[in-house]
Amino acid sequence: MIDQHRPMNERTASWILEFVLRQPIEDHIANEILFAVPIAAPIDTRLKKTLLLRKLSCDLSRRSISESTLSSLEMIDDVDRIPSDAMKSAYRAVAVECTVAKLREDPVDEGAFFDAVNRVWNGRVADLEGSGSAGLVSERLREARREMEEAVVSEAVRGRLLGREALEEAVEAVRVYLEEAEREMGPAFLEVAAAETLKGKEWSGALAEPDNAGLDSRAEVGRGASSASAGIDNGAVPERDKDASDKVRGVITRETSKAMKCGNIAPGKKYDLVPSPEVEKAKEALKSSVANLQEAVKDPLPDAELVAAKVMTGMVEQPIREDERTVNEYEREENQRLAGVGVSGSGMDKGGKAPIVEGDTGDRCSKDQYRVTKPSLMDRNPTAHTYEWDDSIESLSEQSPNQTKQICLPSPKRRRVSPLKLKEDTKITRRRKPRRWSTLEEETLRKAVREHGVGNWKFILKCHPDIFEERTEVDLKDKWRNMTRS
DNA sequence: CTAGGGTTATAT
DNA sequence: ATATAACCCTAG
Repeated sequence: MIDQHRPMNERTASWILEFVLRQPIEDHIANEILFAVPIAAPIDTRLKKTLLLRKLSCDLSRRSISESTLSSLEMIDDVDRIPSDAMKSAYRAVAVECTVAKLREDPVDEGAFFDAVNRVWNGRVADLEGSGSAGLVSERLREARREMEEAVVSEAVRGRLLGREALEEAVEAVRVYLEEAEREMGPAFLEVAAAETLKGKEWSGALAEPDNAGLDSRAEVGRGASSASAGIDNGAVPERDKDASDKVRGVITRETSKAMKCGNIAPGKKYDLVPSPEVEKAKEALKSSVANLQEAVKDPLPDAELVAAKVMTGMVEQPIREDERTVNEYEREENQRLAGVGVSGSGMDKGGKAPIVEGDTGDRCSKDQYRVTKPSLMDRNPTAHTYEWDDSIESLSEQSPNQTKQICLPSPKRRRVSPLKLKEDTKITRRRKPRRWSTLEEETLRKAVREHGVGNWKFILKCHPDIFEERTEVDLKDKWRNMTRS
């Protein structure tokens, strides 16, 4: 039985995590939970794989195939030992895409492409062959490697590569692999346990099992059974609306988790039908962990990858979340002052989201208190007025044409403004002064997107806090949009 | 949190 | 004047 006095021991946490990570929930929520649940140092392989599959699924849903996708596949292979055909083709397709993507980005300057060939094919793939996990190295992979090496010296071959739908192929290959992998994994342990309970079988004995024997043997059974059927229906994967999957976030995780629920548990609302006390307990533990997180900082799922990597290499660190919360001590007396001046009464934040101003910003305040719907189009955009941040912070811009350096007397209390924090600190949202992107910033962004894929803006921002100072993740996203617009 | 549409500032 | 870059808002 579960120890009543320790609501979440490591094993329970593991089960819950495994269960949760397979749910069709938003990535960031999964991520929060991931951070909330304590992970034991020797992370169980099943959970490890679940984690990695979830990461893959996340990449897939945003069609973001990058070298981190490749890493995920390598780590999964590390767990699995014997790669399936689907895994091999996924690995090859992703490796190809990682390289060809560079060509697409800049067909004129092949520098990035050469780097990628070096990194991916002469680095990773070569390492693979040398290491114990050579199972991933199929003949087709070797073939692809030869082709890449040819492409380095032959423009014709590069042209041929460009003509291929590398991204499509990679996405498809990963999708096929994911489906297979999820089928092989079978339902989450908690679900199996719950099903057993329903069938009236005794499974609490397994819970008390001191090692992973229960889990592993069960996993083996599942694997053996499903891999047999996998060969049969491998080709019969359901057609997916590709456009929709681009749009709707989480579609893929939702679908794959649906696929995952095949097997011995009845479909539908099975979770509600399983009133086992153990499951209830698990749910409670889960709920409380989520509740604890409500005040905490949120991280994007890609961060989980880093954590996962750390965890997997054995160096478990409970992520420190406190520093995040305190990192922004920027404050802004100036805003208070200006707010008091009353920016022509248009400074009220629209909508019900922002807390009602407690100040004396005018009589519109009382009106806004009751407004929950969208503001009328007649209302002026509160961000539209031209008050600017502070001329003193524009100085860094490389190419501000008129360096009308306004030396402003720095009030002793004034700190640098954090664009993120400002909204919270001030009652009035004022538009930041547009600051031109430096070439360093642009280059860094390009490189980061190459490495981490499109869409991981928050993650990229955190990777280069010194370079993207004063930028927000939305800025990165917007900048990328500008840079890629034709 | 991200994507995508909308708005504003600035360069041409 | 208008095209574009930077920034903002908000649904999902």
